[in-house]
Amino acid sequence: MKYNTVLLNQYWTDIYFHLRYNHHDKISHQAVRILQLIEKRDSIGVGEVAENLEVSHNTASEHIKRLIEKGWVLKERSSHDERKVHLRLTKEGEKVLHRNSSLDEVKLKQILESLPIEDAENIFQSLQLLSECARR
Amino acid sequence: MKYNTVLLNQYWTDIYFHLRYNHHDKISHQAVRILQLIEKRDSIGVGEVAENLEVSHNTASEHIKRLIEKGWVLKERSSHDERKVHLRLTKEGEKVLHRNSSLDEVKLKQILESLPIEDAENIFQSLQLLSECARR
DNA sequence: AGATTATATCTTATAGTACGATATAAATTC
DNA sequence: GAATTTATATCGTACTATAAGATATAATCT
Repeated sequence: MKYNTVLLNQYWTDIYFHLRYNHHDKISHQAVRILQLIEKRDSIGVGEVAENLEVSHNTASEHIKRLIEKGWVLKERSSHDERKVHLRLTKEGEKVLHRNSSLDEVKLKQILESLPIEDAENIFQSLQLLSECARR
Repeated sequence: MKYNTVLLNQYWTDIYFHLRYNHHDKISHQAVRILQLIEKRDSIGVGEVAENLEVSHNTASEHIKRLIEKGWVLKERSSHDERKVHLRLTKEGEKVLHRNSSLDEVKLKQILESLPIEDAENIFQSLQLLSECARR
C-alpha cells in the first residue's frame, strides 16, 4: 500500500495552524528548540544542547544563559561530576513552551466534544499510537 | 465524557519532536509564521500579515522585503486595486516552510508501513477529521 | 602533575525585530 | 478635481538574537 504522506502533512499543518495558541510571547526560534529539547530529554547538559542544535558550545552556553535570565530554565550541577550541568524547565518555562508548541486546549476540547465519541476516541488512539512509534 | 487534552498534547508534541526534519535552514521565528500565513490563506497582503502577527505595518513590510530577498516570497499587485499586494510563496519558500513545519515524510512513511493497515488508515482518517474540524 | 572534559566569559560581527516618522501612489469622497 | 483615505514602502534608530573564535576556569581522569 502507498501512503499519502503529503496529504497527511497537510492535515498536520492545518491542525496546528488553526488550533495553536494566540500568544504574545517574545520568543526566538532557537529558544523554542532548546526548551523543547530540555523538556523531552530526561537529562541534558550544555554540550548536548550544542550538539543537537548544531551550534558551538559557547553559543549554546549563551543561549542557556539568556533562558535562565528569563526565568524559563534552571541549571543544576551534577552531584557525581561537578563539571556537568543538568538543565530543566521552570514552571514558567513549561508554560511558555506549551504556548509555543502545543494545541490550544480550549479549542481542542470544543472540537472533541462536538464529535461522536468513537471519532474522538479514534483521534486519541491514533495520536497515541503514532507518538509511541515516533519514540521508537 | 472528559477528554484528556493534556495527554493528547503530549502525543502531539512527541510526534513533532521525533518526526520533524533535521534541517539546516537559518530561519527566524517570524519568518516561519509569515510563510505559514501566506501558504494557508488564499490571498493575503502586507496589512493582513501585520494584523495577524500583531506588529506594525512597517515592520511587516520589512519582514516581507527580507523574505523576498531570500527568494521565498513573491509580491504581485492586485489588478483591481493597485495599492494592494498579493503575497505568495515561491517553490523554494514552500520547501523551506515544509522543512520547518511538516513531519519528515521518510520517517512518516516508515512508521505507516510498519503498522497494520487498519491502524495506518485510522491515523489518516483521524487527522483528516481533526483538520476539517479545525478549519471549521 | 599534566591532560582531558564540561562549561563560562569576552570580544566581535552580522542579522532579526520593532516602531515612529515620513513618503508615495492609488482609490475614494466631497 | 481637490482633499482624504487606504495600502504599502522607506528611513532612521535602537535593541535583541545568533554565532563563533579565543581564552579562562574548574573538576575529573590518567
